[in-house]
Amino acid sequence: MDKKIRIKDIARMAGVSAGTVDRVLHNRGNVSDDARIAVEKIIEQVDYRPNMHVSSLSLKRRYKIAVTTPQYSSGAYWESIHNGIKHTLDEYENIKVEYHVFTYNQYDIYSCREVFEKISRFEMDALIIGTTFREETIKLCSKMDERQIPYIFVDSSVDECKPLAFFSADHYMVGRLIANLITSITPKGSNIGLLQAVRTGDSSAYTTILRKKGFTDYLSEMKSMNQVLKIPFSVSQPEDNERHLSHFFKNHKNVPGIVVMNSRGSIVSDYLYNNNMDNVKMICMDLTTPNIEAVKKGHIDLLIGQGPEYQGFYAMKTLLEYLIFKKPVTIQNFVQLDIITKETVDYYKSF
Amino acid sequence: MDKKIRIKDIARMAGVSAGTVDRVLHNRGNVSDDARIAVEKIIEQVDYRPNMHVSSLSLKRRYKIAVTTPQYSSGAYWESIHNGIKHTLDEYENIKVEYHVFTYNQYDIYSCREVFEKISRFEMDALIIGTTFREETIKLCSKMDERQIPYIFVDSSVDECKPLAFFSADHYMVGRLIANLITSITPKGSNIGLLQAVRTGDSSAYTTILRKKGFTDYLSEMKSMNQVLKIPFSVSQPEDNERHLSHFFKNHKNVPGIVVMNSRGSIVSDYLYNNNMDNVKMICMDLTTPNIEAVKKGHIDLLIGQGPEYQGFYAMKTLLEYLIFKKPVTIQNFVQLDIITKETVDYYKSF
DNA sequence: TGTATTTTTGTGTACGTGCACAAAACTATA
DNA sequence: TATAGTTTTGTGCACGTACACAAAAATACA
Repeated sequence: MDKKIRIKDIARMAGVSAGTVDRVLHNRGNVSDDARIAVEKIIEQVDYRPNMHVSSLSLKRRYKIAVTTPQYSSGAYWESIHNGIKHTLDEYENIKVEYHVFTYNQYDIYSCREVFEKISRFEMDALIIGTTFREETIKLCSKMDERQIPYIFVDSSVDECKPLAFFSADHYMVGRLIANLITSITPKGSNIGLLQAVRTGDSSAYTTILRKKGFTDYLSEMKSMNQVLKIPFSVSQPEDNERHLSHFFKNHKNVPGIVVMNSRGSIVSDYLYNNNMDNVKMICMDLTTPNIEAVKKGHIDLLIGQGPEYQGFYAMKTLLEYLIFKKPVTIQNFVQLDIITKETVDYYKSF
Repeated sequence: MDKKIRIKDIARMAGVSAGTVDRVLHNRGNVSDDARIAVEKIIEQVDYRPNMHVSSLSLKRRYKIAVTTPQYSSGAYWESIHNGIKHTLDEYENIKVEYHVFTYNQYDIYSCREVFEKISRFEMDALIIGTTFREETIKLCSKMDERQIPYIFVDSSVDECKPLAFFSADHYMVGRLIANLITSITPKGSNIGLLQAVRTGDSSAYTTILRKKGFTDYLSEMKSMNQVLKIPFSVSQPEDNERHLSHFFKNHKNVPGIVVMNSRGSIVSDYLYNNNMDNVKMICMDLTTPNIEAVKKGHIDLLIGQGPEYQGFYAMKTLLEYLIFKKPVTIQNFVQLDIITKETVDYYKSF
């Protein structure tokens, strides 16, 4: 167990005082080239890893961080992301963070524009963005670029933007995964039902496109004979869904498997249960409270988790460590995909 | 964001000095009943959570912790447990821990006895036990009980012992999970091959018994018509396995699915691949390096992980927090079960 | 060369906790 | 009441880091 290297050690090795090392580490300037080079050389050699918890202890600065996501209710997907973020603040409890939440209606583009407008003018050190509306996000980000405010994406990234980092599932791979699983648990060449949101304000479209591409690519690569049947579904008029579903199943008698690529799976599974169609296999996304219940009861067979708590946690953690400790950042961060069954759901841990 | 309560605050509230609060918190004695009660009362009221990283900073004591597991090679299951343990020491880098590893040959009971004998007399503050031989473990634990040295199990627990805690998969549920998955991905009523270790010194027998019970319970509860066919397999004579396998498949032509309840899955998957039997579905345990490779190549369909790094990490973390901060301990800790496919294996994170 | 100004460097303190040691308050005994 | 011994209490330092401020060195300018 080799001894831990401290600032004082670096100072001694470089023949300067601890204050100078500190100035180099935080590039506060007012250091002669000679001293700076000497210190940098030593830092290269030894692997100095600052004790972050002690740092934060003596940190005076306050940080102001904004977070914007769609509105969320209890037990929903976006809530988990917020929980993850709060968990970071909990861990670094002595860092003084002002944490501002901006939510908008993800089915109302005007609400999004209004909120993003507000954020554009908001005074802050950094921003975490839960992406949904694509064009609006691009606009917001270019504003942030202009103002030199770093931002991190959660849930999904937007190619046109230059975030400090993003934390999201590899949505294309999610699609492939779902295809693999549904073809594995249904007889060869089965019809597969796919829940398809009827476009409203058309929000998280890009994510869904990627997933669907993964899904169909997998099927065609495997030369599967499965037919994919779209089940229409409305977020804005939930009262219509019962009708959509019964209409679908009236026209399609032989559908042994259904996949839902958004978090609304429990709506379908509830329908199946209420209509004694337990033999239909279901794969859904996200561990929302209703989905978890459906898995426990066996109405959903497989649930795919994309670690929203993890995403929020690491987004905030990365941000703080970047702001405070200048820690280098990995831009692309694909999170783990969790496959949950009735047997494993009780042991699932978000952190 | 309500202000953090410090020792100094408690002292002020209780009308004593910080030193007295410290003595109460660590029950170091030499405190009058009056003062003790006053302090305890305040501690009840406010929820004081010590800043552990600062504590460890000013901690003078050294701790001596022993770990015993079977011998392990690179990329193997037990190595991951050790990695998890090391990760804790990494996180609490300023706690002075002497960390002693005792490994034995898990297929040689005499080796185990010899090592446990040594541990029985070893001077230490706590012990982490990776359980395999049952009777030997019970004996070792009773010795530890006598010496009042706390111990924590990883991988699996032993009912007869009184550990401070254990971190393990719910092995019965692992069995049920595997049964669910294999019956889901094979046609109804298929024959299922089950790799069966021919008894050597008979080591991790109990774990396997639990898993098998879960497996068969599930099948009978589901009134499945699947026949379970045992495939013999030898750990001590690996050169025999090729023969075992070809013998098995000569006698059983129709086996669309095989499950392996230990970490040796890649042995079977390699055989299947080499003999052009790719259509046989495989479910195996543990993310060992060869198993991961087999999943990536598609030779293993589903891999079940029991978070060995997590087990090791939390075992050590729990121990340190118990020893140093008297943190209350949850005895029973069942870890998350991870289901890994070709699509998710690259995104799997141990921590 | 001397003084003012700027740049560079070093020192000291705070943060929250553990622990050693000194100080104070009791208790026992003559 | 005085003295010695014991228990209880308070104080101060260390840990590693950030940051303010003082000190020193370098530079500019008369």
